[in-house]
Amino acid sequence: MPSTKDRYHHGALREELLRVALRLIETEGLAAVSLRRVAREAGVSPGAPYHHFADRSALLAALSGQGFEVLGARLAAARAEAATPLARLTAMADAYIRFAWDQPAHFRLMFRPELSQPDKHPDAQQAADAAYDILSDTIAELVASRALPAAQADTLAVAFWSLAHGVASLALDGQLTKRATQLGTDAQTLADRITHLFAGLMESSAETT
Amino acid sequence: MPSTKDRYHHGALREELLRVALRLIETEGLAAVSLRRVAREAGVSPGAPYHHFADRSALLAALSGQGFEVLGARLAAARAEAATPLARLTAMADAYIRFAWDQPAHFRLMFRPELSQPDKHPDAQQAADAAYDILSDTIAELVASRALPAAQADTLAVAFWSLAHGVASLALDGQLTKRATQLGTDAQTLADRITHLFAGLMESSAETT
DNA sequence: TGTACATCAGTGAACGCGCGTTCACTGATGTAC
DNA sequence: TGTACATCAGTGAACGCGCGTTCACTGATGTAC
Repeated sequence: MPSTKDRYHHGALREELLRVALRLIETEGLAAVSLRRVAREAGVSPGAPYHHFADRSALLAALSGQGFEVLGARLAAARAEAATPLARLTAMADAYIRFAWDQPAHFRLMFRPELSQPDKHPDAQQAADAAYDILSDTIAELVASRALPAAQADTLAVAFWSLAHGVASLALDGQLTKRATQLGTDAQTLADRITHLFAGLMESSAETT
Repeated sequence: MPSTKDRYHHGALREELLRVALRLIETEGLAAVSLRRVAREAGVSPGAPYHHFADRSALLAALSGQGFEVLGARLAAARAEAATPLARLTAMADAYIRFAWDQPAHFRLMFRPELSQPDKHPDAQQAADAAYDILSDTIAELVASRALPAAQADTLAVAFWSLAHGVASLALDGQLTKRATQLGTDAQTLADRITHLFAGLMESSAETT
């Protein structure tokens, strides 16, 4: 039994609620995340979260924004480590897929705008835009460096994003593991092969141009 | 006011419920689909659906299975119309994306297994597997025809599926439209460019092999 | 250093709501003779 | 063709539940003097 002292003034309830919500998404799915449930798991009364979040969507938006920040950081890091514009794109696709793998709860939430109502929460929206901007910048670079025909570069960048997003989504659905097993390998390896196969195709295409 | 005669023995309530649920997903999102709501929209009492579906997940599973059947048919048709193994893959990717576009409600539901609980509903599961088999067959063909190096063919097929799935998902999220607008085009055109760009890369790669 | 007071961040009871599901019922339909 | 009866597919009331949110409250903390 926690003492009265322990119960009052948690100190970092906001962060604790976010952590609990994230864990709930991972273990029981998005449907399990109600404000009451999160409060209960955090050992706090049903009204307590309202001192930190205006309503349910505000908590989810905060979580989603957090996810976009982490994704943005990962993309930026991947980009910084790669040498050529083309390698940057590949590294970012890998980072994107790895992010979905490492933070499945964040990833799922980030692409469910109806839950986090981005129009009501500009901060989350902004974090998302920032993450996309990293991709856009890399595209611009690609075009500028003439690593590929300008006409194709834009399309290619969106295509690469789509590919990464598709691999990540199928992975979270368990489909990638299913297919990998059929091919006698594992999801991680299959994902790697996919991005590198496309990177290879692009490079050989660039060489012939 | 409907007469007693009209109210009793709807005749095709099962199909009507499925139609209503689909419409609800499209207009108000998956969260709006409760059995009570669907019954209400169909002009029927809350208990009526239970004469046709064991529970909520059974209705959603039926809808999901229906979606996979339509998708399977579309993929098969696309495959049948294309001449070469490689062209078949491209045509199927296009068909996949177009399906997501035309039947957004089905598509969204199909990739939310937690809602339709496929383990409880083998019929839906089977429809999904059948759709995937069409893809698998095309891969096998690709390998057999030596249109591409065997080692790459499997990976390539999953990659193409991922690409199509990614494009479709981003399109339904509104992201594709957003990016297309930035590029001064529309989502449909951008999607086409993406699949054809990759098809082109593959072909040129195959030629050099 | 001590005290008065404002503010912050909790409590816990209460509200109304829509939900999934059950159940006894009944009207409509189909079938056997 | 008519009638008795079984079955099918509805009704509508009821259940218990967890939810989001509000509110008057109070304990804990920080600050001014």
